[in-house]
Amino acid sequence: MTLSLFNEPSAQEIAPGVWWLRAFALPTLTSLQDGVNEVLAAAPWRQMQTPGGQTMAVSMSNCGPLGWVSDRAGYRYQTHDPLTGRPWPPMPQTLANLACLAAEQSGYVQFKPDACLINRYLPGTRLSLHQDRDEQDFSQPIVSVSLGLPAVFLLGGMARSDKTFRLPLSHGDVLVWGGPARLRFHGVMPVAEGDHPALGRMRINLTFRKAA
DNA sequence: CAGTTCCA
DNA sequence: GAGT
Repeated sequence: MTLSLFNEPSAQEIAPGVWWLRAFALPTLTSLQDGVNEVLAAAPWRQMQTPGGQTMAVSMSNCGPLGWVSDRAGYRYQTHDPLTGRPWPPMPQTLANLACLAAEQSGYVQFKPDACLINRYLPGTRLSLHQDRDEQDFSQPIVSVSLGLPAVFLLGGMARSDKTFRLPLSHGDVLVWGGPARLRFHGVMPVAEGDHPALGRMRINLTFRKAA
């Protein structure tokens, strides 16, 4: 018999191409955390600069063959960590498996992420509305895993000025968007103060992409 | 170009 | 809502 990673048949399509899997990762959270800590030991948190020279509020790291970076030269994926000069640490199997399963539950078969961006939100931290458009193949979805403190996710439309929907994301929630939703604007409201049993005063988000 | 920003 |  197969042990299921899912608590419930919880995948819900909340908009065309957007799937919200609530508490999806709960049974595997400790192994996810182990994987994240392993990555952070090799590629520590850092705050990147926007091309305009602003310091981003979110602290970031990456794992997998490619990592997302931003600096004065622009946004891009690269094989090496600019902080250490080394390749990004490998993507722990538990992370890759979870992303693949979440994508499959959402109807996106054979999702093989080559990049996992790890974002840390301390209380007060936000992420402005943006599109994920630095990947080469927009036919592949985005898989986003929420850990720790809850946050309000903003799901916008294809234009920055479009009305946004607010989704309350909790520890273990996974959001998958692709197809007609692949280029929708999205962001995160400032994270409220709190103390999560597993992660303390922080929210961690794992974003899996097929970048190349 | 760039705003994953800041400010009116 | 901005800028080239």
